[in-house]
Amino acid sequence: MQVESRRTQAERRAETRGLLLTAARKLFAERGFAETGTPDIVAAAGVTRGALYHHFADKTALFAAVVEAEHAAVAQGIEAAGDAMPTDPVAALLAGGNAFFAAMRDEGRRRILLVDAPAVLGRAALDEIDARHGLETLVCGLRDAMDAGAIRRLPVEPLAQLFGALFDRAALAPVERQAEFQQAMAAMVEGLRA
Amino acid sequence: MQVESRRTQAERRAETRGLLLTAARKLFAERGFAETGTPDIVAAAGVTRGALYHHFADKTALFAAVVEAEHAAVAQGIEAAGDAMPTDPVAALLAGGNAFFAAMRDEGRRRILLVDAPAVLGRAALDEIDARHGLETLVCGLRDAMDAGAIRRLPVEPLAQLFGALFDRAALAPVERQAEFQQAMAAMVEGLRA
DNA sequence: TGAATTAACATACAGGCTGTATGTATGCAA
DNA sequence: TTGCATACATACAGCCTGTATGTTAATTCA
Repeated sequence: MQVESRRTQAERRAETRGLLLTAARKLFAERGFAETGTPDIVAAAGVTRGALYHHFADKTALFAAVVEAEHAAVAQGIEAAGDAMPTDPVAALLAGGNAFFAAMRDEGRRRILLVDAPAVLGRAALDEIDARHGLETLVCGLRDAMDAGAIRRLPVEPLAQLFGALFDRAALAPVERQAEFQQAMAAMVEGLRA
Repeated sequence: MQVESRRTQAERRAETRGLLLTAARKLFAERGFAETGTPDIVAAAGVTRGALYHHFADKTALFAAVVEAEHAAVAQGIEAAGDAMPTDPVAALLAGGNAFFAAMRDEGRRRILLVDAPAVLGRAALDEIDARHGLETLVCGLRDAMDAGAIRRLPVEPLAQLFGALFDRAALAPVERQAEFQQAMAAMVEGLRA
């Protein structure tokens, strides 16, 4: 097995870390955090528990890494849609919301980010992650809209948090009611017009 | 101890059940579901694990009972405030929100209902509990407001769910930002006026 | 009223999971 | 090439959950 051995340490490290993250993401998405054991994860990743605890402090830290990655993916999806944004600030907010919903189509992602993460990591830690990725975009969108005089001037960050809660909840709605939720969402956004 | 023995079975049952529920509520509130073991609970209640598993199918069922009780308490607090409701439907909605915030002052209650419950019981089960207690009031308030022509006509249940999400999120805000959140909340409610 | 039945627990046990401690092999640096 | 650190693998201890079994007291029924 000399061929395998001729890898640099950084390569080995990156590979096992990646295997662990993808295996964990898959199982956390399917069964949730509490119902997924570390033996399951390492078996799916093809490594041992020793590797897991070498790379992550504990099971929660692994979960946090998965959450971070999912969050980044969502943010990236929204950023990508941001290239073709409407000029009207309110319309832009709604477009951003649609991009969010598109990113949240995946049920496993909803489970990880919206159901398990708050309980496992705590609201505070999750808000901190959120602040690093998604929230900033939303805050900017709202501030732009306010500066343009399109919506009422209100405390920006709290408003952004509330919007986040609305989007999270709407994303969690059953598919067949999705349309109604979107309608109600749109009305609430429109209601903020100055 | 013949004096103790002269209790009917229903009395014994009710007492131990009550002891278990109060002990569990206290520990779940302080440490959360995952960090609270059944040995801790029965020790605090002064009974044995046998009693716990005689009264509840498992740890999750005990937690569900605690959630149910907390939910009922919140609903009762809102109902009580409902006696002195403003005639304006929108003002009534805001008043109901304030009653909700008052009921949610307790940090342990927030942890149980807003942080742990969704992950432990799942959104679906939690929605079902919610439908039995709090949601109905909110739905009625919104429908009244719509019928009175005070707010726009929108799908009622989705709107109620979204409102619930807003209230939950606002209740979770740090104390020093509570005022800003309330301001933003009020603006969103006002925005729905017809 | 007393014998049988059942409810309400208490005790004991088996299995699994988490985190840690220890052992080993490989890349790397001097 | 020798020593060291990194990247794991293995082994172990402790705890926790759920269940199976045993015991006591209340209830029922003949």
